[in-house]
Amino acid sequence: MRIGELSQRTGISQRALRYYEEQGLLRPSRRPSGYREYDPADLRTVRRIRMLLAAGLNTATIAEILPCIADDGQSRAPVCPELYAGLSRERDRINDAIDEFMAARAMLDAIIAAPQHLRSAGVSTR
Amino acid sequence: MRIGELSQRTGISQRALRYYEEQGLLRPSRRPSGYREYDPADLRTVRRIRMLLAAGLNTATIAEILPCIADDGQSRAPVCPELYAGLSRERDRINDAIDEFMAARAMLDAIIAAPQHLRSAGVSTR
DNA sequence: GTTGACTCTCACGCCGACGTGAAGCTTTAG
DNA sequence: CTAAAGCTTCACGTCGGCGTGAGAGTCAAC
Repeated sequence: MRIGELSQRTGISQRALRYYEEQGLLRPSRRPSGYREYDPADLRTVRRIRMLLAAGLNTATIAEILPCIADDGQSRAPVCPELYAGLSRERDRINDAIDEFMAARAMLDAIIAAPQHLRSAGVSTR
Repeated sequence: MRIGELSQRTGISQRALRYYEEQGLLRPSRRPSGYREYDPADLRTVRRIRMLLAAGLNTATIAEILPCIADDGQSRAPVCPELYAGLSRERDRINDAIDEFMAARAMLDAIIAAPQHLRSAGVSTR
């Protein structure tokens, strides 16, 4: 498929897809015309990229990780042993982030719930 | 206390503290000299700001929320009823973010755990 | 009075993940 | 054949939360 279709089916802008290639996250083949030709497997790759970006990893880190889960879903790569340290560091970072997010959520919950016992009338919280 | 002490006791740079004031998150009084004078309560305020920033809220949003949990911890403000919508939107956003973080973590876990059943020897995962 | 630590206000720099044209080639539809 | 999509490569712009000096005032100690 070409970039327009991949963009539509993933909801990711063409600019972003080209950016991912520039950063080494995608490696589409090229038609004689120069048009990018994407493999169906790239659909899942793009979703993985988005997941990891959403979790706060940068493109350089993702570029290191992707080969380890790469390609067709069949054979996972040998899992580049030298990456373990980085992976668990990222995992720890994510865990810390989750903790902080939950703490912040608790804070917002406290604010939202507060007036319920400060006011007389029942103010619908949602 | 002055900005240096607040900076030390919170671990936040003076630049950041001045930035928070610029964005309306802190309102220190001023000495005749122009020096900022912070209230002890600002210690907790700064920690709250950091929590919310870590949860992905921007300073503008935090500026809206802060008055609702403001000041001395005694009397919570009337909780600006018009803010409920924004608050629960932020809460939803945080929940979504947590979900995405956990999904990404699961992905990393899968990568980390993968070789254990692909390899013969026991490779220590941590 | 002078040194040194502390503070002040500009104001430009940075970084990462893109957005947004611009100018030109390719492919498809009629 | 021609118009309209769709694609290409530059290359500059953006945004938010600060970092990092620069140049100058303030304050306590000696």
